[in-house]
Amino acid sequence: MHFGERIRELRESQGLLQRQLAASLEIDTPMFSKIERGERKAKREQVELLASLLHANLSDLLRIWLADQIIDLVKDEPQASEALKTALKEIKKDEH
Amino acid sequence: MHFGERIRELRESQGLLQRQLAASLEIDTPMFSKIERGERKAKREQVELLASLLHANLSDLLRIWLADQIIDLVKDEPQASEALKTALKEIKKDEH
DNA sequence: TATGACTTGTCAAATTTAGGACAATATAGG
DNA sequence: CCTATATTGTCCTAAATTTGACAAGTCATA
Repeated sequence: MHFGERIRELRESQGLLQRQLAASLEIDTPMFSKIERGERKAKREQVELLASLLHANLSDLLRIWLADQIIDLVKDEPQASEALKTALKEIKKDEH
Repeated sequence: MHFGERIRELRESQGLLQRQLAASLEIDTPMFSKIERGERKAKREQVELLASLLHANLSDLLRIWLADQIIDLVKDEPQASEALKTALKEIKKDEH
């Protein structure tokens, strides 16, 4: 489940058009279409706006959105999984 | 264990000076110092060079180096851990 | 075939950031 | 002290990335 897919689900389940949400985000429909298809990344502030417009849980959307960024960062690396595990351990260490 | 720390360990265990490695990487010592202290990120090609110069395992260095990038990406996000887990699941899915 | 919804491709502007140079400062050994 | 090593701080700019606008396309359906 990528961020864009989730947005599309929410949008369609609420009978909204890309054009309407695009207007709320002050971008054009092609751009919105690209965000839904994962061709472009949404900005953090757009995630916040979308959560609000779609009555969705912000933390949850942010988690998916951030995961997309991470995947984008490591996607071409053979060590991707291992690096993620390493990073996770470090993060957890810091949380204590 | 951050990338820079690991480099420093390797460098000192081999009795090398920052100045020497910096010259091999064609950067100045302040820059090298910053990389060791994690104030600057090394480039991928520098990681490769360092692995070679320090007779270290490249995959292992890349893993640590990539983990640093990931941490840098998520460090300010409350959802960091959860996003990492989500990303990890996605990556593993792709690997099948 | 006309319309509305969405997609695709390309371009340029704008912003960010990486990466490095350099000067000044600290620190430790001889 | 001197000297060599390493650190710190500031500035610069080349390059990469991001972001958005637009034109033109597809597709479904009335």
